[in-house]
Amino acid sequence: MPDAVLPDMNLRHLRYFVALAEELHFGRAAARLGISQPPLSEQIAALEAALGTRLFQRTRREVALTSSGRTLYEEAVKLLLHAGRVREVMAGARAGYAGQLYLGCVPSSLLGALPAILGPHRGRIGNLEVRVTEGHTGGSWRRCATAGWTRASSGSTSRTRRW
Amino acid sequence: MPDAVLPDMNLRHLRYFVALAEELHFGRAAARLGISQPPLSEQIAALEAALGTRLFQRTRREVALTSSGRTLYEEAVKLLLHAGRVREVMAGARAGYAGQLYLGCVPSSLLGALPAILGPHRGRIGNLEVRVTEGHTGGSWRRCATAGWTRASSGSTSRTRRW
DNA sequence: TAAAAATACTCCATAGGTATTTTAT
DNA sequence: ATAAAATACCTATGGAGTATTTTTA
Repeated sequence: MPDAVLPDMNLRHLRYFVALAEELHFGRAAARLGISQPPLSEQIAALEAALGTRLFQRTRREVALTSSGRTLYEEAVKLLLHAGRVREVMAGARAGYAGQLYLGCVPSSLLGALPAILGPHRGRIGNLEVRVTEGHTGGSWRRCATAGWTRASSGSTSRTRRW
Repeated sequence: MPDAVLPDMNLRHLRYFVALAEELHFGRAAARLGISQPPLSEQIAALEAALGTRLFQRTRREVALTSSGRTLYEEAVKLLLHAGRVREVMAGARAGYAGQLYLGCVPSSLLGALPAILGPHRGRIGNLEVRVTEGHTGGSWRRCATAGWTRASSGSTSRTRRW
């Protein structure tokens, strides 16, 4: 995975760009975005500088997309939709989260009883963060690789597991 | 096209998140990103706040992805790759740009001679911005819908056309 | 005790706002 | 003359850095 893929160009740039590309009018696009006109001019200019290409042909009469602008519009719409889907996915990932539940049990239950008890509720437990505490003494880490656990532990530490 | 799809969550957040998800160590991830550790902690916390979900399970011993974190990792990688491709596309859109060329001609040439002359060089002219000036008097707009032009104009104004 | 993440603070870059100027018809 | 974008300037937010504290094995 590349690290610094994007020196510039953020999602805001693209949102602003798409709004302007659709309105073809700085004032209206700014209003639609809930900002004033000057910052929009600046952000568009910044995006053009970042991409090294002119995106709009400005005239008093009208604002028109350049060839590069049309290309970016296609891509920007797709990318923004993609970003929107990521948000939705994450919203779903946290859906149903209602808080934390603390359970006390002997360590051996982690292998047998607990999965047996919670297993049937798999569908209602989307994201279960398990924090295992053995007594309150603080012990050493213990391997617990069976029963669907990646690892388990003792001594007030925790593991994550999707049941 | 939705306007404010992302109140928060920008590409930087995702880059930082991916780095940490792969390193599972704030210090190493920060080094890899070329920043120091505290801002990385803050940005991850900000992202978790923005998404309303815990992405990492922190312990002194190790940093581990939560279930939500694993989900986001898949999506974040895809989105960053997508963003990278957009950049590449735009880099291609401006490739070969070397400056501006001013041509003088009579208006009728726009329909006949100019396309005939420039047509063969289509491959070398990726993005041609045409600014048409009729004399220096300033005239009225004129329709010029043939010969592959979307529109043409007079009076020191301009149109864009990919030849 | 030591290693690692979080916190506190400071600084600077940047996004946004208002007012004004420039531009082109 | 006018409508619209650009520019100037100011403010505030937020990202990054250094130093320090907290945490837990």
